[in-house]
Amino acid sequence: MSNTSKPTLMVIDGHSLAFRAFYALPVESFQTRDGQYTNAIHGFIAMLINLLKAEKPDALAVAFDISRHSFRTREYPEYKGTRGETPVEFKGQIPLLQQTLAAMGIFTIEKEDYEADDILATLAKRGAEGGYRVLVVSGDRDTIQLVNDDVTLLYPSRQGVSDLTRYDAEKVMERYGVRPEQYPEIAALVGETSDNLPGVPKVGEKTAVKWINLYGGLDEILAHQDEIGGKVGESLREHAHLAERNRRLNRLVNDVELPVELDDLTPKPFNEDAVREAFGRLEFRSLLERVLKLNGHEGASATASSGPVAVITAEPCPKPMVLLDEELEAWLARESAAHPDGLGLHFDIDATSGSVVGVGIAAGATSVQLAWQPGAADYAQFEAWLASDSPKIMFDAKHQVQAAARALAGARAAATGEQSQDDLTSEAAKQLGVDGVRGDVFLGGWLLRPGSPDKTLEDLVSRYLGESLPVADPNQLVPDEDSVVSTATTAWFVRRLQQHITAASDEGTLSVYETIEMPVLPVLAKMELRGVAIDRGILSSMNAELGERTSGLAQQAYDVIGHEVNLGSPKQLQEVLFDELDMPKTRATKTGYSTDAAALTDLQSKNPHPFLGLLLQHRDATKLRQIVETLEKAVGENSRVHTTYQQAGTSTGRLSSADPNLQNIPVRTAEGRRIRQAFVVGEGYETLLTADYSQIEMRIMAHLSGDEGLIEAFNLGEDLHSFVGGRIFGVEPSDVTSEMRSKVKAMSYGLAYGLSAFGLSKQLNISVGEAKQLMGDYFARFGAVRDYLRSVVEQAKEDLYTETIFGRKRFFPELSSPNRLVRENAERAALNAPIQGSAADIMKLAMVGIERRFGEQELASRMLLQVHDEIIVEVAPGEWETAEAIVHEEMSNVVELSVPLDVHIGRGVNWDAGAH
DNA sequence: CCGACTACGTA
DNA sequence: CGTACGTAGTCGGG
Repeated sequence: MSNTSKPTLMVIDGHSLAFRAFYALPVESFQTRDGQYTNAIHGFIAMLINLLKAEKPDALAVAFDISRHSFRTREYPEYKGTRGETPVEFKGQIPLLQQTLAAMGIFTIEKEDYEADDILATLAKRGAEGGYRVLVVSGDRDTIQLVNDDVTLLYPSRQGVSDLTRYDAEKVMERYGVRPEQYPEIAALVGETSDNLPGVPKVGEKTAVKWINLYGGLDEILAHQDEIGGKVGESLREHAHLAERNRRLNRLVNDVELPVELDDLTPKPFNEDAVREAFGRLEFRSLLERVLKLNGHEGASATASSGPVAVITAEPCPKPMVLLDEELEAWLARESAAHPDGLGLHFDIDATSGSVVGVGIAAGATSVQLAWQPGAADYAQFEAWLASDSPKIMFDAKHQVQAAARALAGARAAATGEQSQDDLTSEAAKQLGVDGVRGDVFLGGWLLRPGSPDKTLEDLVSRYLGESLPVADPNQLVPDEDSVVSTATTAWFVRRLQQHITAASDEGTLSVYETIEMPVLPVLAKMELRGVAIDRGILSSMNAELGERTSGLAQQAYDVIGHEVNLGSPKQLQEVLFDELDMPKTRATKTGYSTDAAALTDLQSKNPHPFLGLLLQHRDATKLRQIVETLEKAVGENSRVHTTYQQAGTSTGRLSSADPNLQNIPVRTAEGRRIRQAFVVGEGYETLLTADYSQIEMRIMAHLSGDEGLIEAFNLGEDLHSFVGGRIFGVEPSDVTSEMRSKVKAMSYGLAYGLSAFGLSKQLNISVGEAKQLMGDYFARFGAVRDYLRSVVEQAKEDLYTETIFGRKRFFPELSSPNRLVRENAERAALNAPIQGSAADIMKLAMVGIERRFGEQELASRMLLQVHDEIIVEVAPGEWETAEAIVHEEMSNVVELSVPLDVHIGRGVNWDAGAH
């Protein structure tokens, strides 16, 4: 540039660039927890930061359109009329962008009756006159006309917004073949589809350029229109008025009255707290770092701040060191002291064997890589650090800790003699050998967005750091040393993630993270390693028996209909039922008609047929057999099964259980309970203890609603459903019939799920009127419950999240959905979340307390399973009284509610017997 | 081999 | 038209 000594004025078309960014970035990757889309804002701000760094403007403004209406639409109402509805995902991003710019101290300008382009034209003219070098940033081609010796256009490429092409007069000439001020004449002749400005038919860019260069300009072309021959000439003469109108409309107004002077547009250092707040709300963590640097922050010199989002400076990824013995010990001590929030720790685990291959530890600017050999003298200091309370940050810590614990147990066993793999597992459960795990970014990320698809470390790095995990070059068969992605690098990312995740967490989320999820993590790790003992004999005899029964039932069913059919195929069953047997149609499903148990039972009453009964019995038997078989396959050599608790498996805060799922073992039927009889006390232990919270969700509802009737019911310790039934039906609790009681019970349980009168009527097989009556009677006596449930939904609609008693949040962006079905589903989920979630919090806290007390008292008894409101403990000989007292105390005293937490404890040599 | 769908077990 | 899960089977696509 010839005029680099001049100050720079930068003027930006906010709307057009935000819109470009919207289409350049995948919208689904940029959504805040409460559902706000931010891709346009993100793209715009990223581009802006690049521009500010590269151009360092002395004056800066961003112009916006106020609406679609301007003086142009008054002259030509169809102007821009072909533009469709703004995508819903884009709506709302412009106001947020404007707020963000305001926080950054950047001037935004809009003017009634004018478009942003006119503001740009005005500022460009004033800037050029005022001795500025002007940079116009716009995605609208109309701004090409502004380019001259003093004005350069930065125009986004087709790919996105971060890549801007610089158009000076020369470049315009080169690209379009005309001088910049003549570009609108091309556009006038050719037309602009996106503005709904049809041009002269048959005239394209080539013809327009040719004419302009031949005659000198649009006016001259029109003056000589009679000289132009052929169809094109005819077309021009016929449509010359269009070109004239287009030229009027695409001429930018450069003397708009604006409420600013160029001097006002000087960028000032912005208020960092405001920027942190704005970026925090948008969840722009990596952009925040970049924007703060614009304010004079450089790297580690960033000052600590009391703002809502801490300044986290990106340190360069350190090259791992290899340290051993005392050197390692000194490094661990020094770095742990320097980083009281913890060091990043990551184990490289071989996927097939599950054994630890290597270890990485990361501090701020240094990291260490170890080829760990547990038990070897070189690693004694490292192992001492692992076992200590010195803080550690991990990803998927439960899995990591278990692998390390097995490795450590293996080393201990090698020192004392050979042991089997199963013994190692049980040995690892006794002593994990890894303590002080203060953060697990997998859990931290989940708490911020329960139910989000973020599952991998890569997901988290992308979301919270805006970066990618480095991967080794797959084309290198023998990777050179530098290209290997070390475990220490992973640990480094984990530690940085923890900082970003805790910074993004509100107080309640942080408290759940630190006081519930992190403490329960090692408890779950041990429960999984312990496993539960299984009596294989019971399972195998059940399997054999059920096998015979299923084949017998299947044969009978075939005989009835005269041919074989796959009884497990709803599709084939539909043919039999509705075509061959011509039965009345049942509830419609996506693929036909339902053949589920409810539909079949209903069919049986309307249209009795032996096939139906046989099919239902067959279903029951095969389902049971499935469960038995799955369980049998999961039993290890030590006759124990080890489930995996998904600690981040639900949206509400509950655990889920998988491989195998031990939270859905049958209990309702006698036949099903036989499976529970196979869950037995293990060798060396005396009995199983089962402890469950009775009606915990109802109690939480009573507490949260403050309903005096319900509170009284629980405080009196009476049978809840009889008490409630007595109130509703106006009789003594003792006079409540079993029919009344079951109705009340269904109603009470349904409440926390957002049950409707329709749903209640269906469940109880009563009319909707009766159900309404029942609900009315219920709420007449327990009105505070209804008020509470309503207020939860109301509050959730306001905040777009709900919260448990302990501060666990769940977001419900769908609450503002225009789709009624979607919205109402979200309303019911929102109503349920604080209740189900609080119960989950309470149970987790109880488990932490029990584990701690068992440890303090050095009991051999131990928790094995958790089924939401129930835990199963394996009690060692002679420890029943102590164990029972501890479990009861810890579960009862987790939290003081306005109603007691009633805990029921059972004892038995198997899970079924223990429940009585 | 994977995803959609149906069905069904638990709290 | 009642919340929260996991598993297993079939079936149609690849």
